[in-house]
Amino acid sequence: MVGRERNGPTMADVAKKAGVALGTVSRVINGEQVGEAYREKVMEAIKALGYRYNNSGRALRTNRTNTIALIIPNTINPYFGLLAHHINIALEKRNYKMMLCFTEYDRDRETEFLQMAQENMVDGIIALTYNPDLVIPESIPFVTIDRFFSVKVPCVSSDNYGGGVMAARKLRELGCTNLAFMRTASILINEPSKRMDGFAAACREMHIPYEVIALDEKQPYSEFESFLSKHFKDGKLAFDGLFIGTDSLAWEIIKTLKQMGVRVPEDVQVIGFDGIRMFGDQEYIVSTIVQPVPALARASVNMILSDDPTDRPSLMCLPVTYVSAGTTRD
Amino acid sequence: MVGRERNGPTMADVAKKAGVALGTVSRVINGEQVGEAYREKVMEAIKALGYRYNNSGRALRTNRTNTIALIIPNTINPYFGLLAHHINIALEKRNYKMMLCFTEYDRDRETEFLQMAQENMVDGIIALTYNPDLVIPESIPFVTIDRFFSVKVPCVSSDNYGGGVMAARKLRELGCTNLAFMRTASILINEPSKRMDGFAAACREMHIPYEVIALDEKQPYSEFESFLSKHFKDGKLAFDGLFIGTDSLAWEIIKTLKQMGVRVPEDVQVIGFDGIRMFGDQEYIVSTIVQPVPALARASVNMILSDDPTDRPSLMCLPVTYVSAGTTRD
DNA sequence: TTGTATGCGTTATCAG
DNA sequence: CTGATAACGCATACAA
Repeated sequence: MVGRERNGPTMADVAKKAGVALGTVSRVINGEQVGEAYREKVMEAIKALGYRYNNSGRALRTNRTNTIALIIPNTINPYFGLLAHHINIALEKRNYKMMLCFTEYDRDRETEFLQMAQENMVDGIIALTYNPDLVIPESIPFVTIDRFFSVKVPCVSSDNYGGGVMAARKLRELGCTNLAFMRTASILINEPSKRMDGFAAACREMHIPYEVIALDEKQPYSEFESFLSKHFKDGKLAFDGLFIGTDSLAWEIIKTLKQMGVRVPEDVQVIGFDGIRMFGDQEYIVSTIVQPVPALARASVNMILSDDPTDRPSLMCLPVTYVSAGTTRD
Repeated sequence: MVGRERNGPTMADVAKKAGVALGTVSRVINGEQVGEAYREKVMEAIKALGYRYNNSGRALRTNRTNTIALIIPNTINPYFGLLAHHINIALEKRNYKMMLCFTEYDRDRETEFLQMAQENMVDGIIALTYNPDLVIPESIPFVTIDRFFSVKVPCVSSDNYGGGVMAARKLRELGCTNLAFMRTASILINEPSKRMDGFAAACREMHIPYEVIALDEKQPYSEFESFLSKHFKDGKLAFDGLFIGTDSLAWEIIKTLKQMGVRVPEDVQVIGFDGIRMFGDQEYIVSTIVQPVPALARASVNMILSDDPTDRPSLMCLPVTYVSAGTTRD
């Protein structure tokens, strides 16, 4: 069912019909200076023939495809879905198309996609990846999200550190005196790990005691349960405030707390990170630090499309916001 | 920052370096029959030069891009995110790339994308759209999801009718004696509207009374509230079972019911449609009829890539399943 | 089996 | 301002 024989009229046909030169047709189509009489003749011929522009020819000639590749784990996780959406919108505003590659956290796939993107002459690559060994192609504009590679590879990210500080201060402000931070993460140096750093720094600054549990990818969720029950005595949890690495994990932790008989937010207040909403646009799921996804998307797109090297900082952090949604007492 | 001058080595360079003809290089790369000695020389030259394949040339020559366009409202709604993901995976298995277009339900954008997809010589279009006036291009393989255009345009869909029947029977089986169906929808003839048809038919068959409220896009949510309070007397809802067009709406309705003091599932059991999970992979949000998204994705992809016209039925309905998740008493 | 040569549709250079 | 013409990188028909 794949159509391989769509031979519509070409610019040459239009030129012949209009009685002008091929180059003139090209100029009309690209909006360059052309005498009005010529322009009209060409437009008429285009309509008469039902001419349709063919990008393959242009791509071959110019080495530009007006396409950016987005490499992302999936669009099932709502955060990634949101990000993909806003990046697509931002690209489209600048007249670029998006080629989407889902890695499913598979390292081989990531390198494969990089290869493929280059074969397809994309004009740039935006990647959110967790592969530590990924070799970034030098020959093609590259922007990463949330992940540091080297100072030569621009990275766009939320202000994760600032978000961590914000969470600690907010919990303090809401009366908490004994905090904990919980997360799962890879061992990679990436931006999200700064959530913890900011949180810890703020706790120290405010002289609030805090504990940290950070699981790596291989440890099971039950480690969190052990952690919580270790700090659970006489029907009471040792913490009155939790800052959790992602909304998704926060949601799971809250389920566990409920099973333990710990009430949220009465006994313990919980703040997550990301800003996930129910069905993408309904209410927030937990009180959380919201990532500025549309701004992240715009920033990555501006960066990858800019010709100006000063638009290529090694790291750009965008401000987060706090939102209350039932798991805190505000 | 957009790279327009990446002039790497071409097949001609490889040929010269290997001391063979250009055509031979092409044949090696495309895996055609080539003498072993030649193949080795070519492979060596490719490595030595760091040659990278350029798809623009091939696209121009063959009119094939190995790219399929997916037109979809967004990836914020979790159902669409899931669908996009599985379609991408299915395409990738067949060595196809995906160009993604988000319509945001905007009709002008839909027609624009159709135009753009053709300019970019995509090999086919898979579309989930709500535009009644959309003109399907004849010259390019086209498959729709959930939406009937004409018998000439193949449509892939869940068995919405069967799902409606299934919901009614399940509610009956769970002891309900007074049902209602609620949804919002466009006036379009589309597959999801058959959810209601199946539900109503099953109710009649079982001689169960049922009410229906179907809002169009312009009516506010408050119409649902009025409907519910109209059927609410002496602290009791007239219905003991609700079938709701989507999980998303079901979620909202349940919030409203809680505000009214109606308990779910004790006072009224609720079944949604779609099969949305928390964060895409955690628990189901409501008891629901689950759409077979991976199968839908595979079917659309098979259809659009098949050369065999018998793989192009006008409608293909895939079986749904029921899952219980706390809003029913099973 | 391998080499040669042509053309896909476009842009861009250069003359007029 | 417009016309003619040469690439761009590749696949393929045809010749050897």
